[in-house]
Amino acid sequence: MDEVFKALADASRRSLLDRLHAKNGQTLNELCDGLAMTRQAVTKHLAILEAANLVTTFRHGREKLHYLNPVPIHQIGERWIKKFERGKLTALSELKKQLEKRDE
Amino acid sequence: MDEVFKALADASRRSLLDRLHAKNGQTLNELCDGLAMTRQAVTKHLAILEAANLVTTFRHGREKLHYLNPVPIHQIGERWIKKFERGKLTALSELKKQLEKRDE
DNA sequence: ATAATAGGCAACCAAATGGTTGCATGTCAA
DNA sequence: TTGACATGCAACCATTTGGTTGCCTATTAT
Repeated sequence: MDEVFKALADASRRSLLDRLHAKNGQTLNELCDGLAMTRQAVTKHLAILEAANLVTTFRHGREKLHYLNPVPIHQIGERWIKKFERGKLTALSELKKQLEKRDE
Repeated sequence: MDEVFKALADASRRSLLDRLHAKNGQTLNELCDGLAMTRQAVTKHLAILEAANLVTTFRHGREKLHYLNPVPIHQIGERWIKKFERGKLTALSELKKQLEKRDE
């Protein structure tokens, strides 16, 4: 879980996921295209995404194809974000109560 | 948005949010309690959470009260995670197709 | 008034991060 | 078979990060 959060913390990596979301199964060079980064930098980002299981790859000849795996993202939504949605109204009303208390 | 992702990338910070979720409106010292970190380290984490608008604070006398703001978390769920949920089945079936292609 | 309490500020440090360059390897096409 | 192409590996670098310690300020309680 921590690896996924860490992987998502970087804007470049999120944009790589975006690109794979737009077009799945791209090669490394395809993913580098138009980015203001060297290929090696992209490789590192992809390795982190792969370690977090957000991207699955396999070789096809001399090319390495990258596939988006949306499962970890979905899990974050289910296991983590949903927890905080429940408390939403309570939290805000408590805050409001406190803010009003300030003027006493 | 980037600030929120970055703020959520650290396990200590997520645990602080958890604590606030369990009990809202805690003071700094309350939040430090039981953590294997100095107060100053916690202060820094809280400052990052505050900058990302995940935590709202105000002073009450000599105490600083911390309140959870679940809105940014909710937005990540809405604006970011939901986008990837749509492509889920497609992505997996495409991957399966490619994996089968390997044996040709 | 004074001591204890709650928090803030700043300097410092080691390790992690995001990036680079240079070179090596494996695969395909002419 | 040889050159071009796709990727991998490793060393190196600057900056950011997560943490520390030491000291200062503000508020409360005795």
